[in-house]
Amino acid sequence: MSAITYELLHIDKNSGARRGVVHTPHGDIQTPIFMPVGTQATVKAMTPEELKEEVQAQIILSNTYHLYLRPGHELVKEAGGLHKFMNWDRPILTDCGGFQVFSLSDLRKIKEEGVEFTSHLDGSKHFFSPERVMEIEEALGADIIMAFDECVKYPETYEYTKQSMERTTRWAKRCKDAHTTADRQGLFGIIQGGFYEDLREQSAKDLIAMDFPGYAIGGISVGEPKEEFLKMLKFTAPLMPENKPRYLMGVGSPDYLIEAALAGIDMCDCVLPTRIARHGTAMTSHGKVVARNACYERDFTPLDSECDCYTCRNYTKAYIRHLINTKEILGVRLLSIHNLRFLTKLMDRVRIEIENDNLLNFRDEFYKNYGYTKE
RNA sequence: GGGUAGGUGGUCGAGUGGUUAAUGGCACCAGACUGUAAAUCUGGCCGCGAGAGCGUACGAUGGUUCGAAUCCAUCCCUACCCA
Repeated sequence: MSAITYELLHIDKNSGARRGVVHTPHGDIQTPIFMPVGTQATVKAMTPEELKEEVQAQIILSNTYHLYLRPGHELVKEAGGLHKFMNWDRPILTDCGGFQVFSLSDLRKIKEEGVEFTSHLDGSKHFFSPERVMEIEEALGADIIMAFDECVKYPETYEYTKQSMERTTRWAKRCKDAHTTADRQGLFGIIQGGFYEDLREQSAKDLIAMDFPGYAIGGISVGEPKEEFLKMLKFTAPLMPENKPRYLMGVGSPDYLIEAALAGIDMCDCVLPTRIARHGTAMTSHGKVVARNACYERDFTPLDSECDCYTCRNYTKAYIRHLINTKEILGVRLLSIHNLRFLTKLMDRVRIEIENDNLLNFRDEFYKNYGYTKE
């Protein structure tokens, strides 16, 4: 029995979006879902209690690379695993370090065997092979663990993307072979292939043949125009098995999340809501509110009149602007709570609209209120 | 009353005869951020102008000089010390 299983509840008759449940060793996840990112065993500025009670997050992400460097996966294991270490008893997903192959591109060398990183902390050398990544992710003990991949930049040549994708596929096989905890950790494969349809197709086919309990789309939402993103998303999602979770990596703006659900994606994660919160911006049902801006100096209304979050129930834009401008920690915390709650609530709504076969209409209405121009 | 050190753009503070509308920091204003090297980064920040540019500006006034925030004279103001 796999640690991770997917139960399909309903398909939106008008869009094909999926409403489902992912069963994990630490409980169920209602999908589609947005997963807050807590790279270093913490969703920045949030306590796990706030994530549960105020944000109502069902699952969070953490990161192999960062936790391997500090405090070290052995230490986390000694603490009783990541759940216990950080006092979070709901599901956790660990990313594999594949994104760091992309984001730390000046600090690493890729070979067939794996990737050599120069630590961004102290310049020390570290080698990540698929086998090593499995060892680390198993020590961390997340419910869902990701196979080691390379997230290719945009744009990239066909030739490079092809050989990278093929290597990621070989690495996925090595991860699967090295994986020893399939009874309590579900290993997901990551579809690569850049912005080339035939490569995406090949990647999906080869990974599906390996029979992972779930699949992710990686390597999109890496700075390409929205049009390119949507094209690749809509091409790739239907290639993924229907009876397993489908995870789109690195997506977190409201429009991308809705588009992902429409494409039949079940899970997304992103640093965006917490990052822009720290930088003074809120996502609201009426579009972005840059709370730092002078126009809110005397605005004694909540960030979002339609929001039920702790921040909106208790604080005004004028106060939050003051906190952000004076660099008070509370400003960052209040905005983080709001943004995360905004997205979890958005996904609550998306699930309801799917059940009502109405996600397309909701998308249009949401775009209009948010101020997005359609596609 | 005497002495010493000073007065620079919102502020602190460089500059001490030309390439200076004047380095930096802060404050202020705006933008970016999408599997977190990010409580970060980028841009703007005298006025007018889309721009080339024009006008005004380094306490005040006058002077030296081809040219002054920078040199000189007088005055005003500030801080500290002595009486």
